[in-house]
Amino acid sequence: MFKMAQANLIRAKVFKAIADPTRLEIIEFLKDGERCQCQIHPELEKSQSTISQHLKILIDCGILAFRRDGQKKMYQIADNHVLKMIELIDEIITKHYSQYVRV
Amino acid sequence: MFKMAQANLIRAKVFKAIADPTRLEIIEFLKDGERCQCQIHPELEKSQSTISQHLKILIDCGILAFRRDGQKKMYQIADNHVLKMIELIDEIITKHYSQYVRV
DNA sequence: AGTATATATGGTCATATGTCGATATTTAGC
DNA sequence: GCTAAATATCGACATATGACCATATATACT
Repeated sequence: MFKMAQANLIRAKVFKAIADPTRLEIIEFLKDGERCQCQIHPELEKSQSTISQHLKILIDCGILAFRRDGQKKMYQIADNHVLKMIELIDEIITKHYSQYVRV
Repeated sequence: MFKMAQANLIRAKVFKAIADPTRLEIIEFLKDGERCQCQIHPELEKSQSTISQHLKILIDCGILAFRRDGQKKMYQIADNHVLKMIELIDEIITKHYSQYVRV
């Protein structure tokens, strides 16, 4: 019971990392391949510091990874599991919300 | 672009619904079969009102469902996709956090 | 070393979230 | 209709979160 509650704390942390519109947009944007922060923040029309902090959150829980490339850091999706999760969410949404909103 | 941002708002809402330790415990508890609220809140050691609100959040986004049974409402997992998502999260965690915490 | 570009961090703010106790509502059975 | 049990809602509170601006740090190039 304690161990299970412990596991759910970590699970919640990783789910929370995904559960933000801006971070979902970052993930979507990186589906096409690795990008640097200076490409991401103009695309998403958010400040550089905002994107920096979102990237940190996604990296800290293993969803994104980066490699240094000169002055830049190139970010990419570390684990395709996150894309499968988005597909599953979309199926839940399609079943439950389809009467209200087109997805 | 606008349509995509719109989709990510809804996605974020459903991810957020899952992204809470108490709600993950509820989902885990319901894996064994349907339960009423009066069974759930003592098990999780949270107040009745707290569990009531968590159940509402999970139902509103299609993760749980219920049927009335006399004075009780029996809650169950509406869509097994959520269990698959938890499996995927656990695999991400195992890969990324295994050096820190045993899951 | 000095400058320019890319990224990270500190401080601040408004809003969202999780929790509870108290109370209201719903339902079943008398 | 009244009472008891189950669930829902209201109001309050502390904490978490997402956003920004300003500034600091890191890297590459001359």
